[in-house]
Amino acid sequence: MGTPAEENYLKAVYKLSEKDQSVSTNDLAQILGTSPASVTDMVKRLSEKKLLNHQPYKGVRLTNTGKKMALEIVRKHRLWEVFLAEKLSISWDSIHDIAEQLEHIQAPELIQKLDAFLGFPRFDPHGDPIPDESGVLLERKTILLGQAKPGTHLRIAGVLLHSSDFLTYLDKLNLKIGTPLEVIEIMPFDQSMLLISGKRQLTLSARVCEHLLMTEE
Amino acid sequence: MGTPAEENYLKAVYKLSEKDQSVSTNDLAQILGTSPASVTDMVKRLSEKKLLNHQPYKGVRLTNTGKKMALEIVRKHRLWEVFLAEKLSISWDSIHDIAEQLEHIQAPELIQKLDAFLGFPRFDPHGDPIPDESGVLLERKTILLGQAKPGTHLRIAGVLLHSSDFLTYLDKLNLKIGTPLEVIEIMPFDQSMLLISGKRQLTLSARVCEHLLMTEE
DNA sequence: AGGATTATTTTGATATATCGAAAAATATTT
DNA sequence: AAATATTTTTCGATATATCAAAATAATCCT
Repeated sequence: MGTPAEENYLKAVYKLSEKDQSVSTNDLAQILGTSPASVTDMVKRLSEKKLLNHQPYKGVRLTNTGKKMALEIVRKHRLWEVFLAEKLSISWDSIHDIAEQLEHIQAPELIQKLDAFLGFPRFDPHGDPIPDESGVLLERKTILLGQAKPGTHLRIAGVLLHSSDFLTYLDKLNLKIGTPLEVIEIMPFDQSMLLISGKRQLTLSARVCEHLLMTEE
Repeated sequence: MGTPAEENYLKAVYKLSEKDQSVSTNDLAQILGTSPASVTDMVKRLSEKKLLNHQPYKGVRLTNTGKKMALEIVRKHRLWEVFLAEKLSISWDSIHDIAEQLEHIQAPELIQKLDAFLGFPRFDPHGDPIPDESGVLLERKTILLGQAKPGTHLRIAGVLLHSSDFLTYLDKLNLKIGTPLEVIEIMPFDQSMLLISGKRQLTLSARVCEHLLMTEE
């Protein structure tokens, strides 16, 4: 539908829209790694194409068409991430960058077939939901591990931080989506958690616990 | 390494180099679907990058670096074709266009892992050889079905024509890479061939036989 | 050999995507 | 409310990739 650059802008607006209703030029420039001037230029183009509503000096918002396109790109990105992680065994912290490229491939049949090949996954390897063909996202009740009480049985559902350092750390500890964790004790000293995963005992710092999304068993 | 446009030019030069040593501006324009003026422009760029040797008004030739890059792109294209056909069951005549996009993804780890996932295939679904990581192509002794004599036992190794009509026709007849064929008789009337594949008898027109590459059993 | 034909390059122009610097609008501070 | 700071837009410029039309070189033909 659009160029890779256009698609990246739509995706960025979509991502920032989750926090604020209206998205600022500066914030877009920041997460896209471009200059505010470039953002203004592209925003103008996308507004002319009716994918964004732009009120000069105020901010931008996705139109319905724009949101639909953004969700399609998110869908492609997350499906490719599942493929890279599950089928090709590419490490957790590498898959994002590769999916950034793959998400721009234009071939509806490819995505349909890929979806089927992967068994119609609902969540990507980071635990983020994968929009279906009409752009609908499945909701789940999740809590942060940091907010769980001793005695609760949980499973890792996703991460709130996508930094390479964090993901590599989780890899090393062999913590993945679906890994079961039981909260044993919270250390008063530094709020770190004592946990049991299967037969293995481990502790996680408060900083780690704040970024792990869990589902209750 | 280069932009998708640059990569397409290198691939086109590589493809045309198989027929003639030196490749003409006009021929490049034709298979790339662009104008001769555009070709001259791009050829200049690629010559400055030492990927092509260009003698104005004479033609172009790949340098060693250029050939290496071309082979990498061909490798990626053909590996993706195997994936699309074997894993996603996408039809023979659709895979080429999708692979045209996928071949430009820049991620060495992805290609290594994909190669392993596919079981290190040596030939793509059209029977064309897949260059290895150092750009080496496996050679096979193949003959055209049209040149085979009655009594010979053969297997389909590839096609010499990649047109959608032709590939769809083969699909309909359930003829694939690896399908065994025994030549029974060549009809003097129109050179069409009477064949046996397993238990099934079939005839193929001379035109079809001229485009089927076979290996001897 | 020389005129005609064909192929190729040059020239000037367009569209995308980008940015630095300057100008304009908005927000904040005193 | 005026001065200051921040954000956003406009303006001019650059790089890629493209092409039509004009100019130029090579080749073909008689």
